[in-house]
Amino acid sequence: MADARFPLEDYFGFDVRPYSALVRFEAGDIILSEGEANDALFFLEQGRVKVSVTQPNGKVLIVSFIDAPAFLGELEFLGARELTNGVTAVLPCACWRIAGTRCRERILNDTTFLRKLCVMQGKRFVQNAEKSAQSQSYPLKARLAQFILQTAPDGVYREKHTEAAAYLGVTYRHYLYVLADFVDCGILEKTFQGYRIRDSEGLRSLSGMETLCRL
Amino acid sequence: MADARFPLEDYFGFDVRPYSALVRFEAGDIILSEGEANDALFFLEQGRVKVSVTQPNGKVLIVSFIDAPAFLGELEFLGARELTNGVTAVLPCACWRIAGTRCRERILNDTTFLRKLCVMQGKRFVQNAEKSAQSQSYPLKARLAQFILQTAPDGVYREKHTEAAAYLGVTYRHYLYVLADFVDCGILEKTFQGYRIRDSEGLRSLSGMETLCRL
DNA sequence: TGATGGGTATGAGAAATCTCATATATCATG
DNA sequence: CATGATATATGAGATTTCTCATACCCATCA
Repeated sequence: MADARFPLEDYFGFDVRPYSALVRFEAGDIILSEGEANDALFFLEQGRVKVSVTQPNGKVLIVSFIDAPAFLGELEFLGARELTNGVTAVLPCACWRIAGTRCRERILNDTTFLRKLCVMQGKRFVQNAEKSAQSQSYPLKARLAQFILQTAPDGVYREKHTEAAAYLGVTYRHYLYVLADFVDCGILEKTFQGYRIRDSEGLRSLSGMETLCRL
Repeated sequence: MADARFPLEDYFGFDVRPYSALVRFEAGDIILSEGEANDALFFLEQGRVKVSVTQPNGKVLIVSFIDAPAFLGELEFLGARELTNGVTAVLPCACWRIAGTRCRERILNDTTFLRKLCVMQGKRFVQNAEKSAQSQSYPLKARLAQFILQTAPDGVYREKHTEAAAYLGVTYRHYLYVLADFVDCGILEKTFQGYRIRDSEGLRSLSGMETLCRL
């Protein structure tokens, strides 16, 4: 798997290898703690992360999921924001940490990097807008099925129900109702450490709304 | 109103005045026709625009609304996309058109511009994500009230019902049902050329969900 | 002139979702 | 150990939203 090509090569106009360190995370690991002052730039080469933020009232809110390849912490690096959101690995992640102290100026003047970042952010925006627009029209049954597949790659769903319900934009009550449906259908099985996926095929078809699992 | 400062000054590292032309649009005017190959970069200095796209099935879909100040057509300009979406003025707009043919290279290597754009796109993304996340939890009555205020600054609501319903993520049927409610409440009045707003205060309070207008 | 299709409009019943109430379990903390 | 805060869990009834069915109006087009 060790490429001859350096994976960051395409994203910068100069050699960032001297300033970069590869960090690996397992699913569930915390990549960035919320509220830290962060001066490094991260590049997610492989994996998927979850971004979350704590609201004034203390509730934790899931903001979005981001798939590789993507930059993380770019707004802070550009000086457009002070504190980072919380970032957690959902899948095993390979992540490059580029220290800001030693090449910040150079990066901020690297047109290759800046153009790449503009394009990636623009596409992320368009993609996200389209996705959230279309997803809002599906009933929770479909959205939850998709959410479970996305957040439980190892076959066990462990998200906090309160946070998941808030992210999906529905009541906690209703969320639990649909989740219980999945258990009754035999799609999920409740265990001591989470909900085990027994029928991922069923989840997939539900998330596409082809078949129904009428109780 | 004629400033001494050139409004694009802060967004570029060189003088773009020679390449820029100010264009004004009235509410309803088409700024960019969909599907055109576009090589210019636009900067929206004042106003609000609506972005829409035609789907494969022929239906027109409202993608998003964008408020000044913002760049338009930046993805095409960066070469990340071929064809533009349709862009229509919602409010009277002041828009700078920067011809690509004569300074494209220079702009693509202007770190001031690129950094500005990265920051603006990043913020747009975060803002949009937060907004769509929270708005999805309000019932249509609130979202429609907000939508009407946003799209009918002159006091007359003229959006196509099919498109509006799709944008708001609800059925056409339900959309009409709630719209009829507003008319019954005396908030809107149906005229030959659209729905006239009779009680914008009522719309505002509905969009914030303070008061209810029980039928 | 008679189709045909899209936007508009309305009704009735079903399904999805919310609100409110209540109960248990868990966990940190004094 | 007691206490309060938070997550989990379930029930019942109200409200929102969807599906399906049916019209009407007004273009365009053969």
